[in-house]
Amino acid sequence: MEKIISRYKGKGFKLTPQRLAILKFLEGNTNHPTAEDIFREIKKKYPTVSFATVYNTVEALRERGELLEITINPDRKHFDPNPNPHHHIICKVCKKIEDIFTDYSEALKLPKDITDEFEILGNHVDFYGICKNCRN
Amino acid sequence: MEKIISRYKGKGFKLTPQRLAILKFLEGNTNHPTAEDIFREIKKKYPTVSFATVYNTVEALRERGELLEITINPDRKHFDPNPNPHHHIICKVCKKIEDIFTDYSEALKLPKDITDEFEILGNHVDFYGICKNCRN
DNA sequence: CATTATAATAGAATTATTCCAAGATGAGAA
DNA sequence: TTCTCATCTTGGAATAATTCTATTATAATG
Ligand SMILES: [Mn+2]
Ligand SMILES: [Mn+2]
Ligand SMILES: [Zn+2]
Ligand SMILES: [Zn+2]
Repeated sequence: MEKIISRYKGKGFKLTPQRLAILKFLEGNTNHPTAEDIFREIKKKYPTVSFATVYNTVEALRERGELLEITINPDRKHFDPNPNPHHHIICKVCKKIEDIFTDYSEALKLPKDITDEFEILGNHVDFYGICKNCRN
Repeated sequence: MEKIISRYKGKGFKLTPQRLAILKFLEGNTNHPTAEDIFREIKKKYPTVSFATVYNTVEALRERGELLEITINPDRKHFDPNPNPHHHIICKVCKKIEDIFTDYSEALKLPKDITDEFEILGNHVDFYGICKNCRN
């Protein structure tokens, strides 16, 4: 918790109680929560919190490279407090998202016509599957 | 055009004029249009067409494996009439999406803990970059 | 041509996300 | 410690994307 605070102190990032609750919820969270997941959790302690605060905070974190926006689920955005490059697999049935930490960067080379046109900034692999639970 | 018709005839897929216009617009289209792109185009010829028809049609095509839903852009869905496995790169500025036909399947192996839990159905690589146009 | 299952339509509903104006407050300065 | 102000929070409205529903229309089939 002090770790969290010291990471944001004096970086032009105002630490409010709501934000601390969001940071605490995200810290080490590998569930890839949606805005609603975050909202529901923070509401327990701060019943008046608004969606705007949730979106404002994740956007502030994203801008600072502290959080990723995950697009693997066509229905809604998920957020990932682990900003290190990694990949994901989603269960097509229950939409659970899990991390894949394999490094594919060596293999993910692009053809010349693409590298000629694009300055490459990054990549992300989406895997699709059905989890054990959902196969029953 | 006859090709399109024969592909859907007698497959429980009713070929209406609006659907034919959508199919014709999608045929060979590599622009990854959004629902609105499709709507706007079909409206030219069928001014009364509704968004529901566009969504119904792309959903019917998706169910039949004739079309892919692309999630690379967090803002909106894009559709791809090329259902063959391939990948995409998006320009972070103008959101243009281009195809990547490199086959990475050999390299995209998953760790055992994942293959133990998930039955794998497929994968897709998102590349992010900035296109030539947007660098000026 | 008649029947029928399926599609098209308008518009409302839903859902996700963003915007806005007003009041509140954390953080650094004094 | 208190003051000041930039930044944040909030509710609610606005926007945008997508889905749903009831009604009407029509493509496919025989
Ligand atoms: Mn992750
Ligand atoms: Mn494509
Ligand atoms: Zn599942
Ligand atoms: Zn561009």
